[in-house]
Amino acid sequence: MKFEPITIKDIAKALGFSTSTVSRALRGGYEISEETKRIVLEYAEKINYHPNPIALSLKERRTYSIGVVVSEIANNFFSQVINGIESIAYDAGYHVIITQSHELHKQEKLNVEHLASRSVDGLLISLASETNDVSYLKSLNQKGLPIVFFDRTTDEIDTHKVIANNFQGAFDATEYLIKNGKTKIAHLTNSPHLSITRQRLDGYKAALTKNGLVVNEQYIKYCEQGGQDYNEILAAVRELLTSENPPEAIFIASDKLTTGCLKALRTFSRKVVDGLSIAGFTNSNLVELFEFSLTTVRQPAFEMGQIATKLLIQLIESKRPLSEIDFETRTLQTELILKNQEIMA
Amino acid sequence: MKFEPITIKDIAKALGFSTSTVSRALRGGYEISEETKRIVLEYAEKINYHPNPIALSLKERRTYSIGVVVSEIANNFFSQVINGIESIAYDAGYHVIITQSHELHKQEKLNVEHLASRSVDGLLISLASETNDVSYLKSLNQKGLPIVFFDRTTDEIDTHKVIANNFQGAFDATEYLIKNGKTKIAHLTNSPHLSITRQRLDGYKAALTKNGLVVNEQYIKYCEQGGQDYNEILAAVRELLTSENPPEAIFIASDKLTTGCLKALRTFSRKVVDGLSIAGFTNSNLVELFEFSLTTVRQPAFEMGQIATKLLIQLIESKRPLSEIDFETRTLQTELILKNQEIMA
DNA sequence: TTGAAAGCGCTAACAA
DNA sequence: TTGTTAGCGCTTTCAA
Repeated sequence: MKFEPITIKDIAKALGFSTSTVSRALRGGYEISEETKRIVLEYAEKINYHPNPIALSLKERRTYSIGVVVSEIANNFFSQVINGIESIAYDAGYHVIITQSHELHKQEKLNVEHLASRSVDGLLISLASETNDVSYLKSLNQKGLPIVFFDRTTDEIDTHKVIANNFQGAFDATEYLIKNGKTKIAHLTNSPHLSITRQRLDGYKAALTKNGLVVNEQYIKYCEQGGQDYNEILAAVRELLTSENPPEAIFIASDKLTTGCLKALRTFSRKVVDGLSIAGFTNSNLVELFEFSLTTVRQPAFEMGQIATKLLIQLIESKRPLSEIDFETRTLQTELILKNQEIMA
Repeated sequence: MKFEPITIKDIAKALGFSTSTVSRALRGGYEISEETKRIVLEYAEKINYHPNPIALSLKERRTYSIGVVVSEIANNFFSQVINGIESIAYDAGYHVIITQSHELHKQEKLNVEHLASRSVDGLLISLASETNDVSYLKSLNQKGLPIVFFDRTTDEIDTHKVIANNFQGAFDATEYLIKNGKTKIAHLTNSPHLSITRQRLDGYKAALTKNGLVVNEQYIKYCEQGGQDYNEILAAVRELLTSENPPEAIFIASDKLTTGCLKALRTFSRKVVDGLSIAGFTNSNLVELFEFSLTTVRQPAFEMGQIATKLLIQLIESKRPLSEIDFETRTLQTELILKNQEIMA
């Protein structure tokens, strides 16, 4: 029982023109008399005509929509990125279709293939924790689907990428902990095949090394599921804090892990937790309300979404085939937000 | 530079059949020889054929997608609802298109009209704070677009609705504050034209009245923008706490207002805030990390999304016109989660 | 059992 | 300047 929308044919019939005349009047409108044009436009306005975008898509082989794949919209980082994406896309006349992978490779692939089959004009994606096979993306990309990666990227596909300066962000946070007197600094991080994991790990290690500390592999804990399963985080934190040589600080590589770690800390006695310093990547806007004061690395999420979208639209609207484009990786600076009572040494 | 997907025509040409034969082989498949069917299916499988959903949509006048409008995906309540929606929709073969109104009426209308023109098969919507004119929705609904409201509904459109028991949730929270010895209880709430605002306000008032307390209109503060603008919340909280007769407790009607209020409280001295009790609606999963301990009313958000989606799909797939359907309003129970150190009297 | 042709709504090449 | 026609990919009468 769907309603019958008004079509160009209805207008043509009502006005005694052919459909093509109406079509021409409605769009560009050169090679058409001002008079006819006026009549058609007025009538279209009056009966509230809107072209059927599905028919347009079929004809033009494009949809003016872009697909987005993130792991979780509930994650403030991603919701901020999405706001950035929307801010650009809508102004450029594109619609945004948001999907979630929930950190699962299978779900991610399903989403991407659905989006591609629905003929989105391009794709913005941050890979799931679980993903280490991007061949399906590569093949879509080679077939001509424009893709821009943000946040979690891959080296295997040559296209535009927008990331935070993960190395520097991690470096700064770690060095900050060191400057505040910590020498035993653990690192709680995401799945090892994510780009952000490697970059942040490198920053962490570099800060230790530069400050004459040794990297202790026992202190590095990976969460394969990116913290989707809280127990994974709890286990990691427990291993750290109950070891013979527990760390004095933890540097955490992502949003969900950071809040998950704080939750885990609540299961320990004050004695264990007191004196422990936490620094972590997070874009949560509720950090200031937390009981546990921590230092955070904040990514310019909104801006990241904006830039990725601009780059994608540029690709979509470019006349040149993807293979001829010089791709770039934009790196945005992170911001270190200090725990209230401490200072940057 | 878009890639050329495989069409039914390619298969027909390759196999020497007509397109209609191929089409028949691919779907239903009665009135076609087993042999031909096998050949076609095998070939289609081999070259990885997928029907073009756009063409299908044009033909069938439906898209197997449902549109969702919420105020903010960053809000945990809404992201949980969306997860519930997806869990049902995907299994039923529908795709979900998420949009945000950011509490703005104009944006909401734009989104809805975009979704409708893109021919979503149905709409799930929670109204923006700013919205009090739903005539555009009514007209779409009358033209045959199935709509299911959740959370923030309207009386002006007769269709399925799924809401929490807002009255009871508010009643319970308020009574809990009373049982813990508070008599001066303020209410911080959303825009007055939202359904949830009225329902929660009624619950609040009923609890006061039942317990022999009088309703003090000075204690009721509305935030027209639903807390999108933090200053709005700050101003309201300030008015309450700096009045001659400040409240001993505040019952807060929504997620964003609850966290916003907690932020506002941090601008006051300990003396002012100490002893103040807060109870509020929120589905944030970070409450347990907050410094300020509060009692929360939690809505079954995931379930709400699931039920709303089931009802919507039922409407979409029903053969009867919308006008002949008996609509229902499902009310789900909320959960009162007590602040740690207190008990339910 | 299969094919030819029309049609979903629109645009554009070609004619008039 | 306007109309006719074909075609985007698919399904579905109607003929064969």
